[in-house]
Formats: sequence, C-alpha cells, structure tokens
Amino acid sequence: MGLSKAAMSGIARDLIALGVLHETETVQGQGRPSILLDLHPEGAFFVGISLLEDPAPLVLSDFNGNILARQTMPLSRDPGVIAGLIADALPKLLSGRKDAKRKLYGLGVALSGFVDERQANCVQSTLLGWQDVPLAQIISQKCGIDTFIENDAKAVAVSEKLFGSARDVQNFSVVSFDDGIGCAHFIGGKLYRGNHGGAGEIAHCTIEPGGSPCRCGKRGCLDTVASLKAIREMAKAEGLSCHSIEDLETEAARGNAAAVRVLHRAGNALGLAIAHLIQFNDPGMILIAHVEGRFDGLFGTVMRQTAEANVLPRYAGQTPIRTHRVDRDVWARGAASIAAHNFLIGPTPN
Amino acid sequence: MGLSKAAMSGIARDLIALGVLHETETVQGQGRPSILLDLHPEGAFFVGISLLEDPAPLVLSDFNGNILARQTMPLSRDPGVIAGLIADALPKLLSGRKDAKRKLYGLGVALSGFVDERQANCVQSTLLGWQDVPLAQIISQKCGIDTFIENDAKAVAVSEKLFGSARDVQNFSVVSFDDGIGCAHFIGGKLYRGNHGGAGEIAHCTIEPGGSPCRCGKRGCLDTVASLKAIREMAKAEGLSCHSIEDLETEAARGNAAAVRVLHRAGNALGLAIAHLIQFNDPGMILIAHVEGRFDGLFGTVMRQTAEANVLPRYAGQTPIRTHRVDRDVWARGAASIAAHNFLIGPTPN
DNA sequence: ACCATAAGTTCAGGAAATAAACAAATCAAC
DNA sequence: GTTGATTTGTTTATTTCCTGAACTTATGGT
Repeated sequence: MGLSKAAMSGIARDLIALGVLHETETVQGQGRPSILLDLHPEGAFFVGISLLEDPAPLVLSDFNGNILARQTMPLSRDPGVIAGLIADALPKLLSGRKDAKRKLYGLGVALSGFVDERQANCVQSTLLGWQDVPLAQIISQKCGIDTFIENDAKAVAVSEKLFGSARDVQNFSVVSFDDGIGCAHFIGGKLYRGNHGGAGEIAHCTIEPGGSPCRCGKRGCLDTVASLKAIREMAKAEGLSCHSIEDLETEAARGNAAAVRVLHRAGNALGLAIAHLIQFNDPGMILIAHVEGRFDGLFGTVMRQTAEANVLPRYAGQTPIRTHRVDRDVWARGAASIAAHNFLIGPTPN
Repeated sequence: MGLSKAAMSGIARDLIALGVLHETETVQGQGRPSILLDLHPEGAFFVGISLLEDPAPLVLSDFNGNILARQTMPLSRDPGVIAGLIADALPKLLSGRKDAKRKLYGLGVALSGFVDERQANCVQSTLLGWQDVPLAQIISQKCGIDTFIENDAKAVAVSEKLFGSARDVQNFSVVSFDDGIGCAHFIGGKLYRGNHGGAGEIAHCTIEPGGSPCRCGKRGCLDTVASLKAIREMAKAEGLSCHSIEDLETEAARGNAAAVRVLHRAGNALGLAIAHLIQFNDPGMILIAHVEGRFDGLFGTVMRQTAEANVLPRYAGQTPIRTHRVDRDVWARGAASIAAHNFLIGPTPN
C-alpha cells in the first residue's frame, strides 16, 4: 500500500479494535516471527441473493465468505415484490444471530443481465424482462440495508477474488459454465466491466461462423455449441437418449460415436473461446466454475487440447486453466461478496 | 483526483512555476470563467526511437506529442551497438535547442516483441533475435537518460491516450495494421499488458480453424489472412499482378473477382477478430492505426460489416471503430510517449 | 550466553490536505 | 447601469496523518 511500517502498525491496531481484522497464525523465520492478519469472520456480515433460479436462494455470509444460513424465496419479475420478499425472508435468515443483525453491512443481488457501473441499476435483463430497473434503490429502501446488484458471472469473479482461489491473482478470468456460459475479467486487481457493462460476454462470440442460429439473433455463438443446454440439445439431435455430460462421457467411453461427436464439438468450441481469451487478454489464470458436468473426461480433454493448440506456442501451457466444481449456492455467495467488496473497497471512483 | 479546491490550487501553482503546466483558454459559463490548464509544450522533451525498420527513426517530441526534429540511424541487433548509435545520433537531434537538451527527461524505444512490466527488459523478440535483453539499462548507461522500452502496438496505444484521439476514453483498444497486426488495450485508463506481457496479441488468434500455416507454428492465425503481408501473398496466389490494398481496391471496383475474393477474406477475418474483441472486452472505442492501405473501400466495408454482424445485436454499432491513417513516425512517436508517460505518471506500482 | 535478524511500537517532527472565509470575474435581471 | 446570483480561484489556520529514528520484543544461529 506504499505505507511505512509505523503507519501500518497504527492502521492495523485500529482495525483490530474495530473488530474488522484479527491476528491469525504466526510465521517463523529469521528474527522475530510475523503475526499474520486476516479479516475477522465475525467482523461483518452480508446477505446474498440469486435471481437465477426459482425458488431464489438467499444466504448469510460472514467476512470470510462462509455461508452461515440459507433460505429460499419465490422468484418474481416485479422489483417491488422481490424487495418485499427479501424483507420478509431476512428475519428468518438472521434468526438467532444478534451480532449478524447488528453487523449486517450490505446486501448483494446476482442476476442474469447487464448492470451499470454503480452496481445499482439493471440496464437490461432478458431473463427477467427488465430494462433500466433501479433494483438496488428499491431493495435498500424496503430493507434498510446498503444494496448492490451485479451480473452473475461478475459476482462469481468477485467472490473468487475475495475468498476463493484467485485471492492473489491480479489478472484472471472466470468462466461460469452452466445452462448458459458467462465470463468476467479481473484486470489489475479490479473487476473490469467494460464500457457498456458487457465485458466477458463470451457466450455470444461467434465460434462456428455460419453455425446454428442463436436466440440472440446471430449464428454460431459459443452458447449454441458449448453450454450445458446446447450439449443436451445436440445429444437429442444425435438421437441419444442421455442428456447430462456425465452420461455422455460414459457413452463416449463405451465407444458411442455420436456421444464422442457431441463432446468433441462442445469441448472444441469452449477450448477455442478460451484460447481467444488467452490470446486477447493474457490472464494469469482461467477459472471455470461449473455446477454440473465433468471436466475430467473427453469434454475437458478436448477443451484443454484445443485451448493449448490455438494459443501462440510460446504461451501454450503458461496460463493455468482450472476447473472448479461448485454448488448451487455460488451465485448467492457471489452476490454476498459483491456487498462485501463494496464494504471493503467502497464504490469505484471516477 | 479526489482533492479539494484548495489543494488543486496549490499544486497547479507549483506546476505552472515549474513550467510543466500552463494556462490555455478560458471557458465562459455562469459565474467567473474557468481557466483551462494543459501541459506546457516546452515543459519537457522526450526522444523516441523505433527499432521496427532499417534505418531506425529517432524523433524529438515536446510535451504535447509534437515532433520537433527527426533523425535516422542504422538498425542493429546488438544492444550495445544500438546504445552507441543512439548516443551518437542524439547531439544532431537536439542541435539548436538548448532548452530541449536541458529538459530532456526521457527516452523511449519501440520494438516488436515482449517487454516486461517495468518497461526495462525485452523478454523476447523474434524480429531482433533477443531473449531477456536489459535494453533500457544499456541505453540509459550509455546516454545518461532515463530509458523505457515498449512493444510497438502498446507504445502507439499510450501515444493515442496521451496525445491522440483516445485522450478521454478510459477503455479502448488500438489495432496497428501494417505488415503484421498488433493490438494493445487500455483498461481503466491504464495500459494493460497482461500477465506475461502478451495482452493484445490478436495476430495469432485462430480466425480460420485449419487455415494456412503461420510462422508461429499454428494455422489460420489472423496474421495469415488479414495483415498487409498476407493480403499481398493472397493476391499473388490468386495470380493478381497488383500488391497494395489500393491497387486491389481499384481492381475490385472494376469487377475483378479475384481481387474481391482477397479483400473479402481479409476484411472478414479482421472484422471477426474485432467482433471478438468487442464481445470479450467491450471497449469504448477501437482505433485502427494503419500506415498503408485504405479502409474506405471494400476491405473496410467488409471489415465493419463482419464486426457488426458478429457482436450481440444489442451492442451492434455501440462501439465506434475508427480508422486512422498514420505516418511512418507513429512508432517513434509512440516510443517518445512511453518516456513521457513514465515522466508524467511514474512507474506502475505493485 | 551472546549476537544477528527481523517484527512491531512509540513518538516527535513535518508534510500536505481541508475547511471556511474571502476575493475576483462574469451573467442575468430589473 | 446597478445589483445580486453564481461560480472560480486564493489565502490561512487547523487538522490529519505519515515518516524516520530510536527502541522493544521475539526468535534463530553460533
């Protein structure tokens, strides 16, 4: 942070007194051992909500990203109704934790769509049918808590940066692999949202020119070949009875040519998109977060091979591609981390 | 900058006294008019050198990016020889400008290859046959001037941000279109170099899977289809006698099917790469800097159409794609701006 | 037991930002 | 014209906060 030893000493003392930091382990070396500091788990609490599924999950998260409680509420497309449902669900979520109630410093919402850079307004969401909805304001007025909203993939990226495996990586991209494909970039240690909030929308990059029509209006989007939904549909079109990647992998291992074809085509598309990501942005890590599916079979192998084969040979293998199976709570946890990030760092300047 | 009126007042006064800033025009409005400040052209001078051609151009630039003098020197692959040649060329370049000699605050070098984040070492350059060459140190020792080196496209991007049409754009990408294709990103107002210095290397993204072999070892790289060199070679392969884009455009306008084919293929490839750039990074502007060629004919039209057709329809037309014909001095001017940037902003922290 | 090494604290001195009052320059309205 | 509103830009006392240097603490090595 460019501060002297003395300044850090004072700031750390204050933050420990505030209950935000606490001393963890000591590290031995030459000389007096260092005492490591970390966020105090009970220093602050946040609520995260995912509007990606029905019923919508709500989680209570501590300052280390641990989930302390979990609730669900029905999904609605009406912002006012959503705010009311959240307000109703909060007491149950916080019940029995009076410190959490007192130190509840923020609320985050993850949704599919575009969000403005103030993380306050939903500019557009096809899934929710929204256009310029000031969701953060509506919720914070109803619930009396600082509220921030964010795109699903970007929320997961922030979560990985704050609490996950990307803590020490300055530049990385998260690919969220589910029914649809999302992506978000961290650049220079900060979330990069793009000039219109569209950075990372790799789902609709053209990966098979002239390929299958996409719901976006174009053809050959990555989403039409590599998403879970696309894989299911390709399997169906091939006349296969199985739907999930797991089943397809089993079939492929048995030598079913149609299953091999589907997994190859999907893995190839995703691998090419990741290769482009590496060539364009040279991230320090690519993290694929998937709720379902497997990346240790043919699909994953083809994906990795294609990714390696389509970057400058000099760079092949230089960018770690990690796959990370996550539970259904990623989105809600990601949402909570958006609130935590705003509490920690504050709103972005400019 | 997050500073109070009073603080700005004092800082501005000091900088004007130092000769770095000066008052330019006054702007009328309600109340007392504002006095705009700008860098004083004669507040600082920089030298820029391009190692991209033989003979290598050297320019003397003022603090507004204007070129005051120009020299050339033979190109060498030996860092020590280069340092010596620069030291020899400097007196001529500065002759007759004693203020420039006194206020020469930096020297920049543009080259084709990878540079580390301290802008001091050339990690690798195929063109120059280098591997981990501490060029900045070698030159600064010989010449006694603070020296910084940078990749060619990244240098042009910094130049556009400091002095060109991207002054007020926080997020943009520059595509340098020449014998080869280069690219660099500004993100959040800062040059983003990537984790290995490879951000923006779009030349070797696979744009025609299974296409022509590339000197990098892969196939179907953008460089094999859309660069000036590739266009010349495709024209030759089509049996056309003309080489330049200008001639091909003339032929295409006359109805020459082969010329149309070549321009279509190249424009399509560049357009698709730009579409990917928009989908992945959502920049506020894309600036194509070209020394030769034309973008107002078939080639440019196909490029723009393909770019528009391959981004999310919602975003089509939202990202300005500007083409900008530049003279041969861009690289040297860009190099000078790297030195200016380091004088203005200082080295990147972290 | 002693020294070297590094972590962490204390405190005086100083650099730099702020707030608030003030001065200056224009426009709009009467 | 004159007056008042409005906004820019400056001044100065005050406050905040950082640094440097000396000091204390805790460990490993010899």
